[in-house]
Amino acid sequence: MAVEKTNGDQFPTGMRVLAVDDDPTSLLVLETLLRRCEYHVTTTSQAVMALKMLRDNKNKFDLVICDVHMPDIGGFKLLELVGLEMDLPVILLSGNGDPKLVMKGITHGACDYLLKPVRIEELKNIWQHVVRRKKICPKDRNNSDNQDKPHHGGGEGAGTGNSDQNGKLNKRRKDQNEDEDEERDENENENEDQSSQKKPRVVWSVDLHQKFVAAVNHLGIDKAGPKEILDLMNVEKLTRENVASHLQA
DNA sequence: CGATGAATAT
DNA sequence: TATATTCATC
Repeated sequence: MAVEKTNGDQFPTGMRVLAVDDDPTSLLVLETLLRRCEYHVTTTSQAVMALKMLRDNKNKFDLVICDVHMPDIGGFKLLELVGLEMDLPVILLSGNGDPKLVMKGITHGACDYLLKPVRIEELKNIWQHVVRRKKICPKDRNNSDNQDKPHHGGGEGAGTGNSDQNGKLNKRRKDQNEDEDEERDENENENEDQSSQKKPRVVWSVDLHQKFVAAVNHLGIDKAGPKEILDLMNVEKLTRENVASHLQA
């Protein structure tokens, strides 16, 4: 009697995935989809918790999938730390397909960048990242590369960007410029800051806003201009344009 | 030439 | 969304 077993050696089944999303609904949806793929799913709504779990049992997960926007620590920070401390594939999620964000995610080491709403078809493929990561490391096999990208026929028109980090990417542009130094090099900054925000954006705290209002009132609503407001506020590092900008809001 | 406010970009 | 930056005008 031939008892056909459902592929006992199929790896993806039971793959341990850690899903992180601050939005409970999204998280639930994600969890459901992942479970349908027969993965072993663990969920958290906080990135810090995810980090803790990952640090606690370094070998208990095969892959991390997390949202980019999160209150405690940004998805990028989590991605960075995970990539640094442990060697796990990380998949990023976000609601908008802003190419800049996608680019940032990929260059920061994400294995993939999925857009919400995530389709189960996409999740069915993510195990490939785990396999690749594991196989590349042990041996340096320079055999034929597997670069097939199965497209499942759905019939929908919307396309999703997919990228893969393989080996090292290095791009350096050498440009001989004339005597004109106006070169700005993008600098990666690693900071234990709450989101990956390294540009001291002026934050209009309540206090600052009060000063602003006070200054405007002092001058008279219709007579107040950015320059005088700025002067009356006497706040260092605050530019007239900051005030002007705030004036619009 | 610089301040200003609106439009536009990130 | 909030704030920055650019732009046309005064």
